[in-house]
Amino acid sequence: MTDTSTRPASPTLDEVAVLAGVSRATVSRVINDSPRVSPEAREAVQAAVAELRYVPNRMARSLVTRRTDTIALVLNEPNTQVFSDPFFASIVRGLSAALADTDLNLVLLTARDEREQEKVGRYARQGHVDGVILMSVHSEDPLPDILAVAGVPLVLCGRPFDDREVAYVDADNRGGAVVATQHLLGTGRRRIATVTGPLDMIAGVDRQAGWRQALITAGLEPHPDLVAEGDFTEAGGQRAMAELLARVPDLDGVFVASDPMAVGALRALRAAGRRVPEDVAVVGFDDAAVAETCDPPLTTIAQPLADMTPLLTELLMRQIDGVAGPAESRICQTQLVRRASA
Amino acid sequence: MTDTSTRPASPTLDEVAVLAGVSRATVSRVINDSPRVSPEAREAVQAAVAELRYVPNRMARSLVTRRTDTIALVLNEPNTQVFSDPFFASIVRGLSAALADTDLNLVLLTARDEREQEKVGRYARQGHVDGVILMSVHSEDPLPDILAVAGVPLVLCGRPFDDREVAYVDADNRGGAVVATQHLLGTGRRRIATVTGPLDMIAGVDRQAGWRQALITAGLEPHPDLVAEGDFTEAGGQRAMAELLARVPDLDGVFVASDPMAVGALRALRAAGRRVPEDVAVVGFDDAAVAETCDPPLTTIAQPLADMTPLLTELLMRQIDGVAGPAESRICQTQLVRRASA
DNA sequence: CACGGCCGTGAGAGCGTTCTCACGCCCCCG
DNA sequence: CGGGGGCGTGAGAACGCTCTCACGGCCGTG
Repeated sequence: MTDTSTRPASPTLDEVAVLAGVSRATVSRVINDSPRVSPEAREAVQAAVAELRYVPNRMARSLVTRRTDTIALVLNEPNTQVFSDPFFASIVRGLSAALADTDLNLVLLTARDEREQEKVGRYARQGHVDGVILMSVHSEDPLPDILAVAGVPLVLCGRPFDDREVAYVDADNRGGAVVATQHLLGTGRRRIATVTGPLDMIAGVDRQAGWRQALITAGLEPHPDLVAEGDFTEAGGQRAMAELLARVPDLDGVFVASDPMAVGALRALRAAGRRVPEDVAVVGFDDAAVAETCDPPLTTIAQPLADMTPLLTELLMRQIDGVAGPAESRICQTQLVRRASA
Repeated sequence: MTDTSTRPASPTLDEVAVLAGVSRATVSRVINDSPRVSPEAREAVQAAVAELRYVPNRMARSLVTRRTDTIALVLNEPNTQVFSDPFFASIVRGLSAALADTDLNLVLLTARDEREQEKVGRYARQGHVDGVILMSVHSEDPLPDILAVAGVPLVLCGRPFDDREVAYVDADNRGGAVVATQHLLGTGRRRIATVTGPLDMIAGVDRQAGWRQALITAGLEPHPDLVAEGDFTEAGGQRAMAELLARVPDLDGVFVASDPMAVGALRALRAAGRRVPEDVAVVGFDDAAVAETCDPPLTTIAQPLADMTPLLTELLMRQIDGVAGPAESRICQTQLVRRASA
């Protein structure tokens, strides 16, 4: 066996124990903050750890504890555009903030096609992570099943399509859309269109359903001409808005199912010479940073991110610790944020 | 000890061996595709693996092989805006494509502040990953040193500030910027400004240096008034461009150090009533998707992503396998892509 | 017909942790 | 002054895998 590697062999618990003049068990106790260690022993061990720059080998530890102290956020999207969605960035930020004070690690995994999804599934099943938070679940997504069968703790970020037995956290997309549309109705608008999200995502479906419900309740018809499907991107929103304007020139309000799309819609409206909110009132969804800075500032539905990310980790941890029912889920309330666009 | 967990205990090599009627060693050989197994034994093992849904425990394997078959892409950025940078998305996409055919896994880690950087450093040192690809290195970044000291294989995506002993892969930012600026000069422009990237990132510095060099070579003065610092975001580009227009109303060309910023710059120019390219010619950098779709389509410098991502993994793998010098690095050539904006 | 070599296999020793016991020691209480 | 109960400690067995080594059996060669 030739040692071609230049990497220094890392010190082991044994070496620390020898240097500190104690047993392996005592070193382990110090490392794991057990109270049952005498101050002298503790000090000796800490000195030895510092001197050897000892870092515990996680593989060895995980082998016996069956814990990796790592959870994965899986981003399940064919197009990498999702990276640019501020909602996604917020979730990542919120999650790592929620884990900052713990000794849990967060890793991001992306899966663009079925092959990569299987790779991710394998990664999780092999025991690299204690649990998975899965984002952006399209309708035919195989990953939840793969993970469920393997018994990997799983929480979805977003309600699943079928009401399957799986934990999830989501905003009240439908309720939020109802409020958004009612707000447009409240400003006297009657020709209210919607730019939806992708309709193979539940957030897209639910927000459209809310718009529909609000119109029907108000005695208006949610005519198919009033609906254009977007893809949660700015460009998609712009395109969809242009479509709507072509189809329904006299529309006076629009509920756009995400803020980036709403920014695109604002651009399409400006290009078409419509004033916002005078001619067309616009309400978005997300309360992304851009909603404040765009022109005019966007009236929008705030997602309760501050609630959602801690819930996500909490529900997952409860599963990991084995104290949760299989499908404990939560819906978080949204809130209307009034700005200039409606 | 109460077993509160509902997770089924996963089968072990031993159980597979018993079911297949062979020894643990033989099962291991089948799992690892060793040729030294008789067809009958192989078949029996494969059947047993399928029946038990056996998945090897990576922790146990890693403990002896000292390999995790996982590499980390570390994103080292205080602001989460980077997620929205198409260059970052391209790197992620390229990297996972480069690893798709291998049994290597790619995980993303983010580090927003020093605390999170230390957490990432710990994660890597503890042996969770075989190596690290580090993106977005600001000037005072402690992570490279942490990893170097720990002996974790490391390749930077982007040239480091000081020419320290560390492997990296980068585009020829300076050369690309020279070509971009020369292209502007070639169209007869003489008042050529630049919107730079953040100047605590080497890409920002190098691209500005290229602009400077091209001007000097052409006998023009790279006056400080011609420089506005951006942050690689669209909004930043718009702001910086507005600044430049206020400072140098008669400028006739601008080299913008990234395409998202260039899109912002186009918007600022339009807002100021300048026609592109008639009044002001614009050259971007990156050849992001948006460069094709914006109005007018952007002349830009293409980063050789198709070269860079495989190189990144190759250099890292060589270090992991212990066959690479400590600081084998590469600079990849860029290319001018001519569209309508200049 | 005998012998060396190769091939498939299994036994067993680690890999670096944690965790359960059991064992002295000291202290407190009766 | 004796006995019980912590409390700090160490020995040693796992955890699930890989890998070296040795061992039969078969073949081919002399």
